[in-house]
Amino acid sequence: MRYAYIENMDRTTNLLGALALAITDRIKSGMKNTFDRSGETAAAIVVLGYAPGLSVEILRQVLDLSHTGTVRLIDRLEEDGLVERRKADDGRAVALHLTAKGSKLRQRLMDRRLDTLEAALNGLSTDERLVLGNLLAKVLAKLPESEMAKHRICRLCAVKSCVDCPIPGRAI
Amino acid sequence: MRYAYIENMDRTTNLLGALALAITDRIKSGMKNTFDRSGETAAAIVVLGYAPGLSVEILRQVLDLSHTGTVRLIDRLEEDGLVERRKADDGRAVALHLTAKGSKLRQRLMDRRLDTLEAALNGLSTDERLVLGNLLAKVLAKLPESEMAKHRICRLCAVKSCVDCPIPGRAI
DNA sequence: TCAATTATATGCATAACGCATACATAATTC
DNA sequence: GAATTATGTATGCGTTATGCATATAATTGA
Repeated sequence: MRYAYIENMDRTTNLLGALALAITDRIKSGMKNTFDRSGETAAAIVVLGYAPGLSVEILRQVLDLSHTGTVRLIDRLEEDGLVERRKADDGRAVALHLTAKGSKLRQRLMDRRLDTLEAALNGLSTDERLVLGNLLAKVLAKLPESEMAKHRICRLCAVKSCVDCPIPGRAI
Repeated sequence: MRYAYIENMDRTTNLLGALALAITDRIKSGMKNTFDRSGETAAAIVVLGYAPGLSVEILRQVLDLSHTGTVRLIDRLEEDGLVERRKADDGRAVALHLTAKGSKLRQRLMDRRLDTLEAALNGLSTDERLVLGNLLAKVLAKLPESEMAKHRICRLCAVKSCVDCPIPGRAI
């Protein structure tokens, strides 16, 4: 479809894209200030916090990386002393766990993210926030294409502050 | 601030982060299907479309890259036959222009982005879209920290479908 | 006019990935 | 229960997208 010449197309479409981009830019750069790595590294830390003992393979699916990419990502986190590989029940697999240092960093990353989001929503009234929250929830609920996509969408979420998670079948 | 243990904190905050992440993931991956490059390469093409003749230095600021990164990005686009460097009025500078091939690709990238966004908003009624659009506009209006940040926020926008751009001083 | 500033480019290095392949363990099949 | 297949992890090697330090050319301004 070619939208560019449809004069009065619903502007919400484009605005959602602009805001999504601006918000993720700001979250990324804030997190990078706390922890100088890019890509999916920060997401890995957050995910391992709410799913201790996860295997490389499942983490790979959540992060949507290649197997190699995930192994090397864990190598980096291990070198940084943030993650350790332990024995898993399945003898082939590895159980990934955050170290104490990793958990502390995770908390700072999530706090930083929420600070960024708080700042962005600063200009809205309580009512406006409520309305916006409900609309975002409605959009989010229809988004995931698979079970794994649900975890992927929530890979940076502060689960404890996500009351009544709208992603179907993912409420904690 | 440590939010994690505040039980009932406004969930809108976290939901905005989740949706922003999910939407940019989907836009990125859709664009990557159309054009197999990552990072800021696609953004460069879109920006050069609405600002022909731009210098490397200004593009650099919009994309928030180093000078080197921007030069090499343009090198890649030139090799791909999408962009050309022309003489600028200022003899030091270079005037960047999309080729015909570049313009065509740009259109496809923007269409792809709007398709993705359209699909995400699929479940909302006309009224809900209107309300959401107004709230997004309100948040967007307060976001930019500088003049350049305005262009950065809009670096993937389909300008023609952004009626009444909410970014202050950027309406076209 | 000449020093400071601005715009671009290049050599070199690094982070974050992917592909192909190898190996170990588990599951399945016969 | 042995052989085959599937699954999970790791490593060698290559590529893409980036940054820092430095060089060069054009402009500006004192």
